[in-house]
Amino acid sequence: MARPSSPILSAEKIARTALELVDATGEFTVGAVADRLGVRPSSLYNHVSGRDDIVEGMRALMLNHTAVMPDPEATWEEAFPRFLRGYRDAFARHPRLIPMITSQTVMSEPVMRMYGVMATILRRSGVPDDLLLDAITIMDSYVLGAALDVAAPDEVWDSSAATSDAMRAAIQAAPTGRERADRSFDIGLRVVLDGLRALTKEQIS
Amino acid sequence: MARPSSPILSAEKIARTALELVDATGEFTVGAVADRLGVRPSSLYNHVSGRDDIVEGMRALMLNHTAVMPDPEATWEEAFPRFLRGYRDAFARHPRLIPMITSQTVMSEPVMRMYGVMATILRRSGVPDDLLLDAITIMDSYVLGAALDVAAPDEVWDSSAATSDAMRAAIQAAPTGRERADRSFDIGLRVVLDGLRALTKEQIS
DNA sequence: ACCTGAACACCGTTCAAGT
DNA sequence: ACCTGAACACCGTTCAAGT
Repeated sequence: MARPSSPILSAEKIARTALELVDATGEFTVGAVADRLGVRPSSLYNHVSGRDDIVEGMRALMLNHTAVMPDPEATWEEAFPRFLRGYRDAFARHPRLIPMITSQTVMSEPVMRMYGVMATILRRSGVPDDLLLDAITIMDSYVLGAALDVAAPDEVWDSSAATSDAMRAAIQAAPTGRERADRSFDIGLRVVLDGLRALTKEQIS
Repeated sequence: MARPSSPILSAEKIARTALELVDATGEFTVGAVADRLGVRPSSLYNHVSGRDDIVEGMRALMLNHTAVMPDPEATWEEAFPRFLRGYRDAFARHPRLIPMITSQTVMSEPVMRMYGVMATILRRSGVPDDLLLDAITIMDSYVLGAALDVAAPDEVWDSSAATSDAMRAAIQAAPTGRERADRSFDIGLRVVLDGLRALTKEQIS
């Protein structure tokens, strides 16, 4: 057949197919993506520069999936809880993808814009300049770590694996699966945000 | 030569060599490890079951490198700051390894023991049972996320990439490289621990 | 028990050929 | 411009052979 009358591939279609594979199996190969698209592996190279480019495509897809950008006009209290939850949920929707995208930190334009807005809100809320980057880093670290936690298999928190009475009690008192991860994330998010708030006031007074 | 009079390989030696490669280059192949050991790739299979097993070996190596276990008899305030710092530092010593070990969460025996001790300390400090697993998860998430932050290249925090005045100010006021990551981690750790402390008292009263 | 060498299936990528 | 098919270097793994 050679060249079709209208293109059957696109960078986005490739990324979407790869993401389906990652969601379903936890991995992807160029060949498997091609198969799923009914095409030869070499065909993909007309649209993406290689495997890493496909990973970047999946990252973009995941970030676009939610409107993760905080409102630059909003106050701290309005903006961050909602925004950080959305950010984490975007990750959590594709848990198996997370390990793939943490290997290469990327300063893609949307991500840099997101950091810029975060800095603006924090500064307007009275966070001193020399704490701005710390606050952003801390939020980012927590969200990313929590996203990885979503991918953790439930057996880690199985009471038969517990190594102390306290741990057994902890597991028995907690919900399981996604509910456990969601609940812990929300509590931790409040802890982090309240703590940063308090730290800021401390610095100012 | 065939079989040598005394073995020239061992699972640990293989893991150590692989870790050297990861530290230096950010990746490793079975062949590269064999080369570095002056041996054929197939020889490694006498000591490890495969590539994944080598990754597990590196994880164990990293965790053993520091005495990360908290003292079960210590109070919250004595135990956690030191212990969590050590835990994070163990990760941070091999930043390029972190993405490799986050893909498969493992409930290795030392890790489960660590969680057990954490639960014991938290419970003795008055954390109610239904908050124990949350507290552990939150600490774990933050430490892991912060460890990934160490691996982030410095250019992410380059002021030329800033997208707002506040972000530019943030970057200019902050230290760079490892110093930046260390500083943010310490501040965030205090935030998380103080916040969990406050939450606990809230629950009790 | 432990290293070797040959052999395998698989994977990512390139590129000239075809429309 | 875009898909194909052949070809490549590389990678992880197996296994019979050798000591």
